[in-house]
Amino acid sequence: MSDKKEKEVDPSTEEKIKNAARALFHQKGYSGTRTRDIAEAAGINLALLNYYFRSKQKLFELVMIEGLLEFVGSITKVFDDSTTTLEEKIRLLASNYIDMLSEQPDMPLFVLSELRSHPDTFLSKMNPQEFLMNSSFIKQYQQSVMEGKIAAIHPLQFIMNLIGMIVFPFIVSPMIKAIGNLDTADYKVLMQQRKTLIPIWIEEMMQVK
Amino acid sequence: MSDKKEKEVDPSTEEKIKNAARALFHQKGYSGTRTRDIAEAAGINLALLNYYFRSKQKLFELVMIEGLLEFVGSITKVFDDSTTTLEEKIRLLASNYIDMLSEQPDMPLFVLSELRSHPDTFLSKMNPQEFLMNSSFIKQYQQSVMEGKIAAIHPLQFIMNLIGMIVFPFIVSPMIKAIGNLDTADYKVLMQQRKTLIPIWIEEMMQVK
DNA sequence: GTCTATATACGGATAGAC
DNA sequence: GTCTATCCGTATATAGAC
Repeated sequence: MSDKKEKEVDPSTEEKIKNAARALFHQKGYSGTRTRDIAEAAGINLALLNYYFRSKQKLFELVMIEGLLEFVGSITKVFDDSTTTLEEKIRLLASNYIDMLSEQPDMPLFVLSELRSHPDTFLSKMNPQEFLMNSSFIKQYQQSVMEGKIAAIHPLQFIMNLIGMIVFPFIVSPMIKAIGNLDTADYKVLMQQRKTLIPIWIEEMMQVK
Repeated sequence: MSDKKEKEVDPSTEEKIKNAARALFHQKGYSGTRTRDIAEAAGINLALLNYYFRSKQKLFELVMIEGLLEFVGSITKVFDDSTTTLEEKIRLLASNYIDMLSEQPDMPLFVLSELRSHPDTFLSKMNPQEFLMNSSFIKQYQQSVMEGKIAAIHPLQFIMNLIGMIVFPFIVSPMIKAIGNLDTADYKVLMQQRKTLIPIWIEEMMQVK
């Protein structure tokens, strides 16, 4: 029973470092994080960090790429599925995204923040334009506009509203907690409620007047 | 004509430093900004920075407090005005906030990002709970809910939606520009349109079904 | 008030033993 | 693979002349 899977019994040293790095980078950003702290959090020595990953920079890029892929990737996957309706996509997006962010609440602020410092280092190589603007979502959206089913506003305006309603609460969580005097558990409840509320709000918002 | 106002002819050295610091801090965050760069951007010497402000830390706190006050303050001012209706407040908020952010687009990401690193260093001393939760806005909101005029959802959920629709587009601007292949001018147009669109969307969203 | 030169500390990275 | 000890660049801050 103990020799069945040697693989995941205990996270490998490499994994431990990456996990510690992710947590710290997400919380304090690139330049706010010290390699010494990563090493300590991972329970290993500073030299080992450079042994596995050549430099702080390389380790950072790894975490950053992962974050970006998760941030953009989780949208594109839903957006590009032609077997679901527009309404289903919205519901799926809210549900999946909120679950993901509940586990990594600091990720979006980290990604967006670092993206501002190093503007096109990352965006240029992943080219999100292709994926999103030609996605099934946009086609269905424009189709519905043409049929007069929903109000005619710029797709980007709509996407900003939708993604914003999902992501923004995680970005301002410290402020909202302070304002509403909520603890982390209270906050999670509010977020869970949004999984069902957002699709409703969006539908109301899109109606032609 | 030239000796009328000696006050604002040319920004004082202190002002020049603070302006340079604000721009750089907003763009690169606290630990990503070097005092040398601030000095250079201000057109003065490094030693002068420490002469006017005792340390990088002190200078940062100044900029940070200013940002927080502007971020929270511009909300509270509108929220607390009992002479305007709920609908007017929403319109004012969108309009004022978007104008402000158009001039300092990097401010919210900076404030929120640094707030995460130093969680209660700042929020604890400004106590936004008092102001917001007892504001005229919340009272009018709850009044409308009781009268059945608008849907009954938690005020914080509603505030997150409203503020998020205003602020979030500025936070993801690099991404949206990349996706939509927009330049800065295009983007500003989208933001201006939101000044009139957001109140409409919000009203739709709030309607009882 | 403003500068040049410098002290001091800190953080990333490597050498080399085990 | 993992450690200790150390090197070295870089960034903040100050001393002291003008």
